Amino acid sequence: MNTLTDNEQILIVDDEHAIREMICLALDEQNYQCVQANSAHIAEDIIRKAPPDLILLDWMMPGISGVDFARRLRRDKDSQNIPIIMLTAKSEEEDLVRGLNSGVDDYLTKPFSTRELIARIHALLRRSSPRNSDCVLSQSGLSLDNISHRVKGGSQNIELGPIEYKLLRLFMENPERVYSREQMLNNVWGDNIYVEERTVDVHIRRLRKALEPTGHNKLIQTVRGSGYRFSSQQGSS
Amino acid sequence: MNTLTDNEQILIVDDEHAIREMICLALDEQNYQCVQANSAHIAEDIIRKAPPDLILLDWMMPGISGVDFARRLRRDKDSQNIPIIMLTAKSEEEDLVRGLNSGVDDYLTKPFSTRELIARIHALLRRSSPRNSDCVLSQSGLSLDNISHRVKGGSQNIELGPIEYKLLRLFMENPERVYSREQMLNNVWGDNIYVEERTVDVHIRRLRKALEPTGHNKLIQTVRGSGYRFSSQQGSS
DNA sequence: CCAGCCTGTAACAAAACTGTAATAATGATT
DNA sequence: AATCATTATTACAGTTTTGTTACAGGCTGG
Repeated sequence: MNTLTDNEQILIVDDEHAIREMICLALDEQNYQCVQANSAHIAEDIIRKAPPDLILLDWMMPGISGVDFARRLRRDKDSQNIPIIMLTAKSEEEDLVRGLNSGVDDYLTKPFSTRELIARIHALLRRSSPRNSDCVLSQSGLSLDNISHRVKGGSQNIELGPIEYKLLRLFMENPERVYSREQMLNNVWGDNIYVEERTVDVHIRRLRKALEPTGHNKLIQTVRGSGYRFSSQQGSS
Repeated sequence: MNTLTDNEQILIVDDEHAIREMICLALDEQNYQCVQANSAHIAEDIIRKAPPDLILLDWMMPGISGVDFARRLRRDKDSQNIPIIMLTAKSEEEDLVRGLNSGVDDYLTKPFSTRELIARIHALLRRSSPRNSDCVLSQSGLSLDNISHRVKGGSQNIELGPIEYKLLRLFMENPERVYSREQMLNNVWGDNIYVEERTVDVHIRRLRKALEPTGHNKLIQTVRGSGYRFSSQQGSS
């Protein structure tokens, strides 16, 4: 829904609890959202209900093996495009051949470092989810360019800190919409972060001050009792 | 050379016939044109005669190792810009570290899936094909010549190390665009290669220092919280 | 094998940014 | 008008991010 704070969901399929926990811990730190499954069967269920953004799949599991499971996922239209990273302890030639056809996106041979795991997850997600926030937003002579991360009032460059930038982007993505302080916190700061709601006021102030030189501060309107709004029209309520 | 059927040519360097064949088969399906070499020596010959668009290079080969070969290719101006993907059976941290400095663009650990292989080849070719590899980029009196590999600030020659050169080229290919540290690592150092993000800062510093004598260091701007940008305009945000 | 260049890291310094609380304004209600 | 509720401003100390430097290898080319 929104590209400012995007926790991607990762499904870990492994029969060993310890390994799942370890991975989970590492991913948590990177702000990925983890879901665990100790068997292919359970994993299947989860995938059907809430498709994750990426799957970490153990090669060897009781019941359905990782390879077979991967193959099955690839056949199903719904799960076809979910990136899969296979976790394996093997590195033998025969497995190479078998693995070549199972259609997974990457391999990691145990033991692996969390560093490497995260790097690969990152790389895969980056490839599979093209961000669509690459555009220039503009309104009443104020423009915000996501590629160059630049804000201009007329032809004048405007300096903004990271938070003010995100705030303005949020506003400009939905002009006229009133955002409550809580919504702003969730969108700009992040979902699971605690800061005082009043802090928003301060950043609104900072944003307004930065926009003052070009007069665009008037675009940030206070909606008493509700929050703030980005609008080129007059008045508040 | 031939725009009607623009099959990109890929050179596979591996001493194992079976692997070469397997890869070849997969690439054929994707309409890539394959050339095989079972040793670095032969590969060298092929590259000299008909430079491929991309090289798949096995890490372990009798005679010259893949790492050494890659390094040699990187030193030679003619082969410097050909993307290289390293294929390795190892997954030890230390080996990866050794591979880092060889200047390859990406690496794949066996066993890998054809899906993954193709995805990475695709990604690399896409990234490197529109590269203005045979023209002179210039901006605000700073010019970078991809043919002679020379950088000039006004009429003054500027000496840059390989990394700083690539960094500057990346910047000048997309002025105004903000690059995150991760993006820079992927583009300049290579995909799936792990070095500290802060290392980028150091090289930015080195680049700036080298550009200082002609005042062009101001073109490299910091975008706090996001990365860096090459721009002739004022300010950052 | 040595001298010299290039790299990646770590460590410390310098800047920029943030969150909070305290206080002033402003609006709404009675 | 008085009072309460909500928002605006400001100052400041704590954090985070970036700048800079030094240094220990690795690789190159004698």
